Amino acid sequence: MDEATLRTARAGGLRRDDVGTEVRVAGWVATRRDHGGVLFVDLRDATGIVQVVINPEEHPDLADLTHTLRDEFCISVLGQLRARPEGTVNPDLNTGEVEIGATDITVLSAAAPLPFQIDDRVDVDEVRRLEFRYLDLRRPRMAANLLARSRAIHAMRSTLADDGFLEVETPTLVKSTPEGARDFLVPSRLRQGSFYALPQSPQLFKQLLMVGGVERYYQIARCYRDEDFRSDRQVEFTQLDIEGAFWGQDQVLAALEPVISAVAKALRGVDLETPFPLMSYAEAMARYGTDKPDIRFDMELVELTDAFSATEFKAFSGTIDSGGIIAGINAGALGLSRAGLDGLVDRAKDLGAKGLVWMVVEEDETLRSPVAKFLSADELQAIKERFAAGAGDTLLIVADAAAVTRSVLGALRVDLGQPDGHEELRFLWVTDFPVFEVAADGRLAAAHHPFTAPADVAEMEESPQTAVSRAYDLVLNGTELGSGSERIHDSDTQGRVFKVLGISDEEIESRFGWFMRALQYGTPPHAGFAVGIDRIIAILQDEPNIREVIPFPKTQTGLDPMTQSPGPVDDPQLQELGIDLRPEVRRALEDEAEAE
RNA sequence: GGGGGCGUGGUGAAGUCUGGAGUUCACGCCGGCCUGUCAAGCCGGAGAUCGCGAGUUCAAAUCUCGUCGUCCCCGCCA
Repeated sequence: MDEATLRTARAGGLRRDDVGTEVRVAGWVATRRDHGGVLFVDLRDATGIVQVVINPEEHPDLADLTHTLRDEFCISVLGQLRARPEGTVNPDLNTGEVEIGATDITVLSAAAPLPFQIDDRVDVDEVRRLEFRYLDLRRPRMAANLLARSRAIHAMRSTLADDGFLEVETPTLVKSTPEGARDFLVPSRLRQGSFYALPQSPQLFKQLLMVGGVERYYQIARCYRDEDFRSDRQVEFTQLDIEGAFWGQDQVLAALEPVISAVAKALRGVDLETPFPLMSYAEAMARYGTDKPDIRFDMELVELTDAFSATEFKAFSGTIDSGGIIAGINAGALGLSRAGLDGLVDRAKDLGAKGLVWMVVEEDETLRSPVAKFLSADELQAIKERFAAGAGDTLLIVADAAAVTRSVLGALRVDLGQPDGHEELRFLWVTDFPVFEVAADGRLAAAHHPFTAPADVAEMEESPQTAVSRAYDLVLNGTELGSGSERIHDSDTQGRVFKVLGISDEEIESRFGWFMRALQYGTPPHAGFAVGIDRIIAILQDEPNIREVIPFPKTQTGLDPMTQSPGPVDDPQLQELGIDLRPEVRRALEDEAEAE
């Protein structure tokens, strides 16, 4: 088979200038229009659609063949490219001024009746789409997303290559580290009972590349985290991973902004304004109640604690006594019914608040609220002033521990104020993250990861709860696109961080000894970042979830509806790996097999 | 692990609240007509275990319980 025998031109590129030439095109039957006396076939290839015309008087055999064509048949067409007759130009088609007068048609491959139509007019059930993803990819939406993904990654590569970065591949069978997300494990046949882990990120290997003198590294890295799915989370995802020696935060930001700008230019045709604004973690939490603020809209948090210092209202005074805060948002004119307002209270509780106080400003400027009767006139007045509240506004107030109050209001703010879609793009760097966060059981965990440099090592040891690190996130329209940090580059500091995390010397040696050793051989100070490629492309393509920009994604339960992966394996395979299924697991598998 | 939405010919929806014959709409599919359409048009036709299983009832797509699948959210995601 030779492409020249199947086609000499691409469908989407045919123009008026080409009229008069003989062309051969190949592709798929998008539609067939049979007018009895004349037949039209819209032929689609990756570049677009061109109209093929079959005249039964000139080519009765071709007309007969065309009657047998069905949607998505793969065909090759030979013919004369000609200008369309007066009045039949299709302005909606790039090739709308021309058409091919067919002299020969070859069916390369027939198509069975389709499970769904190849167009964007209907929202087909996603499981169905994934089951026939190869057909789904022929739809304009998915074809556009694949193209966007390729262009984005190309923009990243070319920008970084021009900037002197080395692309290096790191292993995807690595050592498991119990910290952080759950690992995907891969059993070792040669060392039964031992397991590789799929990498959650190339973090430690890229740091070793800094030790190895690479200085500027990047990789389009596949990462794996065995955690529950979300619209912006798959267990398998792709990051742009970069790292630079002798770098600090400023160099990382300065290196990434051109990369992000090139991607935005490639996908949106826009020129981003750089540098992107910076905001500290503390400021983001106080103003927006989240570490990933969507700064496309205001509705900022208003703190009211001091206005209620002498309040009679028990819910508020109790919060103040226990060290909490009172804050709220002015959600504007929501026009919600009582049931709608109660729905917000439920949502607040779902988010972890003990309750939610709502107030609606009436036409006469009085505040309607279930708790209004517990508040003094001064307090009600203060509320109106702090919120700059006008008639019709809905005010939402939470009184709780500071972290709870802020996160609940931050989530409500997004629920109520976030614009649909992503026409506007607002990038933001969030900086000065804490080194640690306090887990529910009171233990410390690395807020970013334990290789992040604390701003001050002594401070980190003395007051770990409030210590600030040299970590930063990139946020776009309220989505965390990625994060990075200045790294620890000496084994002493690294050991002290592990110690504060409560990891014993023996554990440090057994789990990270190999890494600690590497830090002892002239490690340059270094810093880096990882950008979630699926996320940035999804937002730039204005898609509601990352599955739409991943060629072959999985469902929320980790299933691939096409291949039915994950699936059971044969006993001999398990034996070779030294793995025995627990009896109840085996039984469940057998029951399931029987049911089918 | 928890909460919520959804599941009806090949596809998308309406019908479910308030039980009464598998009813309806659009697309697709099959057949016919048609010489300029381009989401072609017109005529005709086929196609359903209302996700699955129990229960209530004279009667269940509809009510109840369970279960499976899926999506969204909380937890989780160093």
